Amino acid sequence: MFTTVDKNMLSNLHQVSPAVTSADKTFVLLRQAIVEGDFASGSKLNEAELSTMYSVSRAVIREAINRLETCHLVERKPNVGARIVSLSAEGLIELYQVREALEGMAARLAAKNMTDDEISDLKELLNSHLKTVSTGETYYQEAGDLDFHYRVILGSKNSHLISMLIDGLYHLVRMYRVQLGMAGPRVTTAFDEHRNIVNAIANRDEELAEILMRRHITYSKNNIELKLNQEG
Amino acid sequence: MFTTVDKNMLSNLHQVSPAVTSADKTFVLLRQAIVEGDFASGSKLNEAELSTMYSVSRAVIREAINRLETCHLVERKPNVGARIVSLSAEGLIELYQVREALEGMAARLAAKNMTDDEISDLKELLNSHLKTVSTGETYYQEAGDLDFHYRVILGSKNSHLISMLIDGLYHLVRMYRVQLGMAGPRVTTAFDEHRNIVNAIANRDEELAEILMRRHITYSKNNIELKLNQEG
DNA sequence: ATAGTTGTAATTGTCGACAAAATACCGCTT
DNA sequence: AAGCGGTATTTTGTCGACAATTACAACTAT
Repeated sequence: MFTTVDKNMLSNLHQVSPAVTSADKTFVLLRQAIVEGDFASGSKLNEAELSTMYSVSRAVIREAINRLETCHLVERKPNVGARIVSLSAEGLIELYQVREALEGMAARLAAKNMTDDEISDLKELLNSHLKTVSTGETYYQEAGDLDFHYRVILGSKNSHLISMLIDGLYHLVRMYRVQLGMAGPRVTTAFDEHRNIVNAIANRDEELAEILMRRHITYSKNNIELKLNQEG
Repeated sequence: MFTTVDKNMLSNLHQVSPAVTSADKTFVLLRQAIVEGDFASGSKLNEAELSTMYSVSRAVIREAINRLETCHLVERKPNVGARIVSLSAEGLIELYQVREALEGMAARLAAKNMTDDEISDLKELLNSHLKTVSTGETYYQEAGDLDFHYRVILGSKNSHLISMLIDGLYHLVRMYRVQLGMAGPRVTTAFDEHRNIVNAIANRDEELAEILMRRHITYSKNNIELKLNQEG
């Protein structure tokens, strides 16, 4: 019910020309479908099939698939075709290692580059989250977590960092979360971690901001590993 | 004279299907031309023009441009076209910030994941570089530096990290180095830094390996900033 | 029965033409 | 002379058809 609201809220933060061309729209549709698990992990993408499915030419589908490949959502072999990436526990760990490196740096840069106003907004956001945490609405907790991370990433003011994380990694992470069926857990502790990170940023303590963000992501990774081991 | 040798040496380490399709070859050609500065920074890429220039159809050119966009070598606007990215001092700094984060993590993971044999090879490589450093051949010094970094990156065994750095960032960094005309400086000190990093990896000291790699890249960044300020 | 081979079907890669959008140009108005 | 509107040209986006490659299946030989 709130899914579309969520998506819009997040993408509005990262100002991006809103899918004007047909290939663009098809790419966004396909990406959502893949992330949501409409295509089986590891399955093949038939261009002609998708072409009829989305009512566009094969050229458009090909361009969309190219962009999916750059998100690492599909893998393509020359003269053979594209397949949805296959999920694995190792793959998820690798993803979180990259996240730790990039978001750690993002927090460091945010402590240096965010304006005082942006930091105030971030504090405010955290307060509004505090309320929803106590009410225990899982959806808003997840959205809140994402919202927090997005603001820190954007606060880094580093365009490479921003596009790598928001256009690339985050869709992959979401794909894992959706398909391995792990809705946002451990929210109450995560909230405290968020608050400490914001404090470090507000104090312009780059070193601490990075360390805390890396810990925060490591905890998240450990939590997921735990869950995977329980089920597997 | 040795440029092609260098390119092959490096790409052979990162096993990649060797440009079988026409779009692939065109992409590689275009990427090299852009990195070497054959197209003015900020200039527009005309699809029809490139199509005749490389004797392929516009579809092939478009696919090549798409891939260039994912390397962040060109920027594309819908219904307008693609332009070569414009270089700036801030852009270079941003690039090095991302490098610091990613390669720092790569060194950490290399300390964990490289095999003993791979570490032996790396030590050997460093010894062979020591000789060429004393002879003072600039080309080999640069190639050696690249070779070292590539091995550490590959040693991380993290596919996301590897592709982000080797397929993405490194071409951009090289573009900056070529076009801002900064051939590998400060080689003798860099060699010592390399040796210390290898020692940390050999000792399986993840923490130290990351710290030293980050310092190494920070030094490099400072050195470049210094040069830019001297000239500007 | 299995391994290798050959021919056919299906799928991807490439091309040229058309449609839609943006840019450039030119005359007009103020 | 500067700004504006409208048309013409250029450039990008999309499409369907053809070529090249791969995957599959039936068949042969050992």
